[in-house]
Amino acid sequence: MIPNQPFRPAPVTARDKLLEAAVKLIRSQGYAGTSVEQLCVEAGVTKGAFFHHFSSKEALGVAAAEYWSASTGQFFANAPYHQLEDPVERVLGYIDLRIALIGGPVETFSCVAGTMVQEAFRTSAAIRAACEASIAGNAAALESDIEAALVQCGIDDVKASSLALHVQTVIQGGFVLAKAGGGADMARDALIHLKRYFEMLFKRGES
Amino acid sequence: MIPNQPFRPAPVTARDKLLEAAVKLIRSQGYAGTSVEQLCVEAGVTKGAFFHHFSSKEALGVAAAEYWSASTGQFFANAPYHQLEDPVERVLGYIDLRIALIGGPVETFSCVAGTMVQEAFRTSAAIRAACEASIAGNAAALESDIEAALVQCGIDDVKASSLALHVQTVIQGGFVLAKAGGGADMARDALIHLKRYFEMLFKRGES
DNA sequence: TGCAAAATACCGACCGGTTGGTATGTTGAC
DNA sequence: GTCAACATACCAACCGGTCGGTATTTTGCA
Repeated sequence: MIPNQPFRPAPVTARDKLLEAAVKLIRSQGYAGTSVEQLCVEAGVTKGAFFHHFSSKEALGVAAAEYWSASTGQFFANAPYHQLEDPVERVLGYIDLRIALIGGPVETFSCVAGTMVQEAFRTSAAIRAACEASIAGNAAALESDIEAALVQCGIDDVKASSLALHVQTVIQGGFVLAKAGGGADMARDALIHLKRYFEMLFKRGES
Repeated sequence: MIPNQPFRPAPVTARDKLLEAAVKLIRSQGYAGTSVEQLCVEAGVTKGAFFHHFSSKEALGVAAAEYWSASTGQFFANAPYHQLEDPVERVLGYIDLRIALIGGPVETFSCVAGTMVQEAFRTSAAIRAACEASIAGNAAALESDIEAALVQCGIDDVKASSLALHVQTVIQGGFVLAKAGGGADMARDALIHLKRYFEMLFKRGES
C-alpha cells in the first residue's frame, strides 16, 4: 500500500547499495548504533568497498543525508498536489500527502535526517549541516505555497518561512512520539492537528 | 537566567552522579554515542561503581529515563501555572512556561527521553518503554487542564488526550529542529505556533 | 551499649570481542 | 597498461562487562 521507498531506483553500484543500507539501518538503529561492518553486510559489499567510496563513517553519514534529501526532494517535487490551483489547497494537500505516506513500522516512514541530527549535532558538524540542509530543503519546497496562501487570505502577522519550518517540526515530533510507542497512528494524529491549525489560520484571514 | 537543572538536588552518591552525568552526556552525544567510561569520568566514579549500581549500560539508560521523568514531573507539578483559575489560562500558562525554559545551547533544554528513544526504540524495548512513560507522563500531567478547557469552551470534536500528546509532539519536534541548527529560537517558534493553535481552538468554541 | 557479622558501596586491573580504519592485492573495462 | 572498482587481511584503540578485593555502613543479638 505505502511503499517504503517509492521514489528511489534500485541500487546498482556498491556506493548506492551502501547508501540504501545506511537509510535502512540508521532509521532503525541510529547512526552511532550502526557499525561500518553492519552497513557492509546489509549492502552485500566488503569493507574495502566501503572505504573506497567513503573516506570515513562520518562521510557516509553526510552522504546518506544528502542522498535522503535528494530522494525525498525529488519525490515531493513530482507530487500531484502542486497542480491544485488554490494555494491553500496545495498546502493542505501537502499535509494530506504526508499523512498518506505514514504507515507500517516506524522505521519505514521516519526521517533519516531527523534521526541522525539528534545524536550527531554536537559530535559531527558535517552531519549536522547535512541534516539541516535536508530539513530546510523540505521546508523551502513548501514555503512558496504557504506564502501564496497567506497573501490570498490576507494574513501578515505570521511568516511563511516560520510556518514552513513548523510543518517540519510537527513531522519530526510525530516521528519521535511514534518511536516512543504511538506508532503510525501517533504520527498521523500530529499531522491532523497541524492541518487543523492551518485550516483555522487560513479561515481566520478570510473572515 | 534559565538554569539547566533548576529542579534537581546536588548528586551525592555514585548512582546519582552517574544519572546526572547520563542526562548531560546523552543530551549532547546520544545514548549509543556515550560510552560507559565517559559516563564514569564525567561522574567522577570508577567502572566498578557503575556496574555496582547498574547491571548494564541499558539499565543505566532505563534509570536515566526514569530519573529524568521524576525530575521533570516534580518540576512541572510545582509550577505556579496550576493556580490559575481559568483552565484555558492554565493550558496556555504551561506553554508559556515551556517557552521560558528554552534558552542557551540546545543540550541544556532538550529532552533525554526524546533523544534516547530516537536511537534505541528498536534495539532496546526497556529503554523505549521508559522513554514512552516519561513522555506520556508529561502529557498526562496536562491532560486534565486541557479536558477542562475543552469542556468550558464547548469543544467535543477534539480529544484532550490527543491534544496533550500533540503538545509533546511539538516540543520534541522543536528540539530536533533546534539541534539541526535553529537553536533556541527555533524551539521557541514551535511553541508559539502551538500556542496560537490552542488560542484559535479555544476561541472557536466560544463563538 | 558493644561488637561481630553481614550487607552495601566502591575500586581498578583485566578480558575478549568489536570498532573504525589501513595496507595490499585482484579484476575487468577501456 | 592503466585505473577505477572492488576484495582480503590485518591492526591498534576502544567497547561493555567481569572479578577479586577493600572501605564503610547497617544489622542483629547478647
